[in-house]
Amino acid sequence: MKPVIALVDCNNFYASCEKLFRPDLKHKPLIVLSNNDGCVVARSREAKALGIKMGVPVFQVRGLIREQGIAVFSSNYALYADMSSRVMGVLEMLAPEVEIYSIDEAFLELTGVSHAVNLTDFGTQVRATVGQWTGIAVCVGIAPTKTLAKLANHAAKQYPATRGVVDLTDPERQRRLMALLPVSEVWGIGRRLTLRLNQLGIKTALDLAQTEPHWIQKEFSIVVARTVRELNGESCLELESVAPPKKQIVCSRSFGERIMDKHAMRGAIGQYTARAGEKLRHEKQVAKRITVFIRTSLFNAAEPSYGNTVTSELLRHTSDTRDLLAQSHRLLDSIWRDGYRYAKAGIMLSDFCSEAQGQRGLFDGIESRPHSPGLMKIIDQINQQKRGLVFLAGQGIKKEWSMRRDYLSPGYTTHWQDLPRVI
DNA sequence: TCTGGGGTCCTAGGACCC
DNA sequence: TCTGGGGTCCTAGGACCC
Repeated sequence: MKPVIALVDCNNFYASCEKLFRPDLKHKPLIVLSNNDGCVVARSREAKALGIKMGVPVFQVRGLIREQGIAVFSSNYALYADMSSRVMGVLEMLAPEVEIYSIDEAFLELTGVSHAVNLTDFGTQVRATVGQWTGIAVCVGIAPTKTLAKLANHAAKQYPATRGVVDLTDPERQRRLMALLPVSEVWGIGRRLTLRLNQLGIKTALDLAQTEPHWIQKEFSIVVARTVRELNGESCLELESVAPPKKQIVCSRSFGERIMDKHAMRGAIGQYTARAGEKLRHEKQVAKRITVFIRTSLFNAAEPSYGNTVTSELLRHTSDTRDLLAQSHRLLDSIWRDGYRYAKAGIMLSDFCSEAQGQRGLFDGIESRPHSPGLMKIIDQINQQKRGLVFLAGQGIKKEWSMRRDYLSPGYTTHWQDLPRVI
């Protein structure tokens, strides 16, 4: 049976979520900013038409925002995560197998489905159902491999005549589309690879598809060779409906205001450490390595710059915030330098194993903290209801460095007091 | 003045061993 | 005086993704 995969991708996801609860902005240009209100990370159709580019620093488009009356929102992650799980829930009802690929995209397994229904009709049905049940518009690309499904989805987004659904199972249709698309539109081909491929005369997706995979592997890597095979309809990337366990957890932020005081930095590092520990316990894993980094701004050449990263092994695998916090503060002490205006800091946990293996303390004989799992569980339970309600003293109390979110919308779907009102 | 955050995979090169 | 080569493991860094 020939494999068939669909890629369902939400249109301008963050911007669409904001518009859902602001019908007054329905046809208005709207943008969503990154954490700390730094860059533009999502744009409504109207904002794209005004020439606002993805990733542009917001201060560079202040003028345009004012002139055009563009609505601006800070990232409201609670809202997007909740809307995402609603969309994914609908998809899971419609397809036998679903891989949630990112907050706004999922691959659906459709192998065999094509015998029962017309694939374009199926895509249209997915679009209509998600739209009706969640209010979010999606596009659907259907093809024999993930890479081709990505291209099909791109076409569905780009060409309105497709009505948001492209069935790219026909090889001749694949060739016609690939001949139109620059190689940079292919999934897995980023800026650097585009440059090198172009130098070799490979300009379109079709040019890439027509290269020799062995030669590509020699010149580039096995990753690009796989992409070539996928473009030719040979499936190399499996659908992963069960998420594999994480291998690292990162928690990092830019500061709302520069940090110069070590005590404030200890608070920030403490905060990120606690959050990382919470994520780790949620994964039911324990970590052995911890990394701390701090740095000044990357963009201000005028002021003295400094950045440093340090990694160390914990005495044993752990997910106890107290262990993680003690170590991250020691690491901070080792790289902290007075006299700089720090812009960003973060911590990373890695070298994981499952809780069950870690807690036996196989190799060291060092006693774990008393009451560790019970205490952490209670802290997590309380904080699940309201983040940051209970915390360790090492996480700091004053949050003068916390990120800027000047344009935050209400938690419409996640907080009772923020429920939208109809007047 | 103001430029995000969180991931994955692969490769090259060094350390170490026999 | 002569000073190999292959294998494995680990890490840092690059490239990509959303």
